[in-house]
Amino acid sequence: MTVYIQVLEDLLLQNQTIISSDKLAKECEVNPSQIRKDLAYFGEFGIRGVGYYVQDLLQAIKHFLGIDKNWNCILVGIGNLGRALLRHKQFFNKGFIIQAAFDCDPFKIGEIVANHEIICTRRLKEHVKHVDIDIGLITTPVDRAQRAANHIVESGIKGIINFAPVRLQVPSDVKVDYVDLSTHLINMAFHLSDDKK
Amino acid sequence: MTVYIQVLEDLLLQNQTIISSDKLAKECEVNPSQIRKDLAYFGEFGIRGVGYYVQDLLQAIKHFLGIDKNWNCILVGIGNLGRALLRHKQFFNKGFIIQAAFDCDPFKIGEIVANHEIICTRRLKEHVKHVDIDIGLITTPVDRAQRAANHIVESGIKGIINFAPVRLQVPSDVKVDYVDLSTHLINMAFHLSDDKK
DNA sequence: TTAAAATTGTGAAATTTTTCTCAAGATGGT
DNA sequence: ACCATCTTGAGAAAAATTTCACAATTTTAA
Repeated sequence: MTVYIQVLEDLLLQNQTIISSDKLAKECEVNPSQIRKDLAYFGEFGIRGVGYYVQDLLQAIKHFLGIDKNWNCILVGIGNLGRALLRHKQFFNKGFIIQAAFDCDPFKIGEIVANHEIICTRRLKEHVKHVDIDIGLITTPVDRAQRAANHIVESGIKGIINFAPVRLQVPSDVKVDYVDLSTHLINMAFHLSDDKK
Repeated sequence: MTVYIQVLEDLLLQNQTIISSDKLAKECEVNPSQIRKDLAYFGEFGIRGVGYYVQDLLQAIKHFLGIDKNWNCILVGIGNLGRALLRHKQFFNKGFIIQAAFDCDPFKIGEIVANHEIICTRRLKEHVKHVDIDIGLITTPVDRAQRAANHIVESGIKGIINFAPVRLQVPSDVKVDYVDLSTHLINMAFHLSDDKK
C-alpha cells in the first residue's frame, strides 16, 4: 500500500492526472490484478475504460489508511538512530509528529536535539498524561528496550515500534511492530548467496 | 527467519541448550508447525522426542542464510540516517562491514565519521574496483537516490538496500530491497485507526 | 522390559493470496 | 449511431502458505 502512495505522489509531481492499473503495476513491480483488487477493497475508485484519477486515489488511500490526520509519537532512546529520527523531517510531512524524546542517561537529559529537550524516561508517564500520544518509538539498546516498553505501556499507549533487535513482552491490547535493519541485510545476503556459490 | 535468530541467540545467552518447537513458537509468536516446516526446510536438525539443540540450530540457520561469513558494504549519502548507520556497531557483529562512505556534498567530503573518511560519490567506481563489495546502502535524499543507484550499479555491485522513499530503476540482475520507516508508522496508524473510530 | 510421555517430520486439509478471465462500462473515431 | 479499443470489477481458477493430524522416534519411569 505504501508503495502505491510513493508512486502516486511521484506521478502527481509529474502532473499526471490519470493512471491505469497496468501502468501503475509496472511502476510498482506487481501484477495489475493485484492492484485492482487492492484498490477495489475500499470502494470503487476506478473508471472502466479510463483508469484511476491519481489525486482522488491518493486521497482515498490516505483516508483509508488513517494518515489524513496527525499522529502523536514519542521517542525513547537517544542514540545514533534516535537522533537521526528526531532530525528526520520526512515524518512530519506524513503526519507523524514526535512530541517528546526520552532517555535514561543522566548525561543526555536536558540536552536539546532538533528542538526537543531530552526528558528522563522515568518521567515519561507524567509527561504523556496531558497529551494524547498514539505511538511510542523504541530506539534504545537491546538491554533497555523491555524497560522502555514497560514505561510506554504503563502510560497507556497502544502502539509500539521497536527498533531494538529483541522481542518485547506486552499486554495483548498493545500492538508491537518490529523494525530490524539487519533483517534487510540478511535477506540481501541470502539472495546474493545463490550467485556467490 | 531472523526472528528465530534473535530468539535463539537470546536463549543461548540464558544457557538454554535445547528448545522444542512448541516453546520456540511461543517466543516467536507463531505456529509450532510453521517452525518445524521452516527448520526442516534446510535439513533435519531436530531430534524426535527431544527438540532442537540451540547452538547447532543457530549455526545451521546462519549458514543457510549465508551470514556465517562477512559481507562488504558501502554507504552512499551521509545525512542523519547515514551517520547513524556508520556509527551503528551492531552490523559488524553480524558480519556486515561498511568499507567506505560516499557523499556528493563538497562540504562533507573529507570529513571523518566513525573512522570513515567521506569520499566523493563520483569516485565511487574507482574506489570499489579493488575491493569486492557485495551490498550498497543508499541513505541519500529522495532526489539523489537514483543517481546513487546508478553509481552503485556501474561499479558492478548486485545488491542495493534503499532507505530513500522512492522506487529505483536498475537492471534486472541487480536486487533492490526497500526500507521505508514510514511504512511501519503507517501500518501502525492503520491498526490503531480501528480503535480510534 | 514395557508402557507412557514428549516431540519431530511430513502428507493431507484448510486457508489465504495471487493470477487469470471475461462481462460491463467508457472513450474515440468514422 | 456503431464499432473497435481500453480498462475496471469481480468471480473462478491456480498457487502458495499455514495449520492439522498422526506415524515415527527418543526419553523417562515403573
